[in-house]
Amino acid sequence: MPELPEVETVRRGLLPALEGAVITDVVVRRRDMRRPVPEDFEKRVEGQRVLSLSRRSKYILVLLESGEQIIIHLGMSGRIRIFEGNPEEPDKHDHVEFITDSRKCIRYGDPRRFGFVDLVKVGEESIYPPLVKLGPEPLDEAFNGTMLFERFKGKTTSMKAALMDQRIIAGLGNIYVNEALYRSAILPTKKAGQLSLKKTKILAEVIKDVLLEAIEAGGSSLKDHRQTDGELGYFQHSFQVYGREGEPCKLCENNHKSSRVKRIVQQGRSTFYCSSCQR
DNA sequence: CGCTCCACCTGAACGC
DNA sequence: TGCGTTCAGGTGGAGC
Repeated sequence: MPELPEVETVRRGLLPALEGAVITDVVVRRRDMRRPVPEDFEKRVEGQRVLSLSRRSKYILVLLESGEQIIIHLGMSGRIRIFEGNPEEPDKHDHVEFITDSRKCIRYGDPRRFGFVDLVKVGEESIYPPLVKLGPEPLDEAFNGTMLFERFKGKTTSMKAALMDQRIIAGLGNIYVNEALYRSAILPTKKAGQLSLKKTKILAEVIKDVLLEAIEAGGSSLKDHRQTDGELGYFQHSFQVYGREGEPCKLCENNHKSSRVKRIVQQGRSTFYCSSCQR
């Protein structure tokens, strides 16, 4: 499912159920995810109070009183749902479950198992492989066009690949890269190292705008993404190019040029864009 | 080192 | 109905 806005939506959904709660029981039904659930996961989590929930890129971090953090990644198809009291039977892809002292049941499911649930000690984020090379958070105060321009310097790869590269900027995925490039009028095939500072500054602001709007909308629901209460996000209705191959470009329409949205494949992923508006 | 490709895994949608 | 193919919101290791 998830890029930054979907993960942030899930984090916010978890807050009322988890923050301050004690995790009384943990059930692990499958351990063989992208990274295996640690053998002693249950022992290290049961009885722990949750102090806070944070997010780094597409990872959710659940801080425990013990000084360890549960790290949750949703991969492509992961989801988390919260039930009250005795929930319905788990389905075959519900792999990890947390029960709290206020009788909440938090269920992590991931059909493709590209995601994972792991534990990391506070302070060891800097040596924890999935987090080590992550670039800046686009919604941080410090993130801006000048910073992004520096990170693009010397890159011969495409804008599309550069924005998908989590080491350059963290949290974006295929949807939001497509949408941000369209709104910035930047061609996805343009070489990242050749983008002007002026355009990079526009891009940085557009990225913030798109992510904030998407979070406001509860993320984008295509197949798997649900908010933790089961509700759909609705940012997919705001897509301008993603999944719109062949439809008229909304900017062109106004200029009476009416180009259509094109689809190409870059790095094995679909790119949607308007060859007239994006340069 | 920088970059591209491909595998990882399951299910849904589509064509025949 | 069934079967084969293609595609999917991510990541990171192999290979050039």
